[in-house]
Amino acid sequence: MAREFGEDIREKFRRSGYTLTSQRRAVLEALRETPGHPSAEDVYLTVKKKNPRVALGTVYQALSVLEEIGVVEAKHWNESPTRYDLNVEPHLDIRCSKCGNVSEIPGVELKDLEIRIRESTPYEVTRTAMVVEGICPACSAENSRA
Amino acid sequence: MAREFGEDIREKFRRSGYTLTSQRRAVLEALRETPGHPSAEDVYLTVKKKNPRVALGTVYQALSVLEEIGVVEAKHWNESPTRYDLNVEPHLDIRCSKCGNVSEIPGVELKDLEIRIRESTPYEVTRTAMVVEGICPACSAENSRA
DNA sequence: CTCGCAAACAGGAACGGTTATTGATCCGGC
DNA sequence: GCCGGATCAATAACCGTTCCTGTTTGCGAG
Repeated sequence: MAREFGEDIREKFRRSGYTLTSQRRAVLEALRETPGHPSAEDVYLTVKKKNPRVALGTVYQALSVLEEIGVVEAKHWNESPTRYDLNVEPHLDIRCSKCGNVSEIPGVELKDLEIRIRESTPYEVTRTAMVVEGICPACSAENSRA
Repeated sequence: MAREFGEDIREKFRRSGYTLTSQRRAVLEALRETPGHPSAEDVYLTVKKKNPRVALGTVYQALSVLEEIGVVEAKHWNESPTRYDLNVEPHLDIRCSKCGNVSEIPGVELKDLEIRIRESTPYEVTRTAMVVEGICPACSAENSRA
């Protein structure tokens, strides 16, 4: 197992000057293995299963390095800790405000939007993120049954 | 001064069952007076100038009521407290990751996107927010001078 | 008018996610 | 094998936000 990471990730580390340490590798693996969009604590718990000595602070530090070099993406929500995602392409994440689950909305193209954004502002854009909240079908059904 | 609020706001309060108290009115006025996109604490400080007895907790509670009934919008950022905005139409906010200022990007239409989102997910969408981060022209210039 | 009740508030303590600190440890280059 | 900088573990501190308690306010019924 532990299929190797793409050359792009390796390359991003090389160019950034950061080293791809075993802990950072473990954080990447945890992100790949954890369905949904894990929080820092979720990642911490997963990593801890294999290496109980890692500290939560290390996970935060690793995540912030990974975000800085463009390997992971962080999204911020109402009433929920920051969640991390290996998908760094512009995409839509939706969070159910009842059960808290986060998933992706497929089929909506955002590339054009990002291009238009860059055209419309004099800022040097470094990050764009779209978050959507709503009620998932399961919670909605539960509600109407109650 | 203190030009009156629109009938729509009044109506939203009426329908929600919440009361439009003087503190909530003061929070709305602070939002209208404060340029940029103030944080809860910014609002608190502004409100406090006129009524020093208001509590920070009251401002938070007022803001959450205002958000719930659709009068203000909250956006969540990297390394910055939540910021509030009277503009509840879908729009783009950009934050400079150097100086922290938040402003709007005009001229990008988001209505269509929101419609497409609703078509592409079985969720009952309650909120969409787009955040953009980058370096503003001023900070960019400052950098190249250094 | 005033009494009673529910909603809202002030003040402050508590909470939770995140960041900073400090000393130990690892790792690459010599 | 040894040195030095980067990274790490452990834990304390921080800061934005929420929660709690007693008090005040506003409003409807009598």
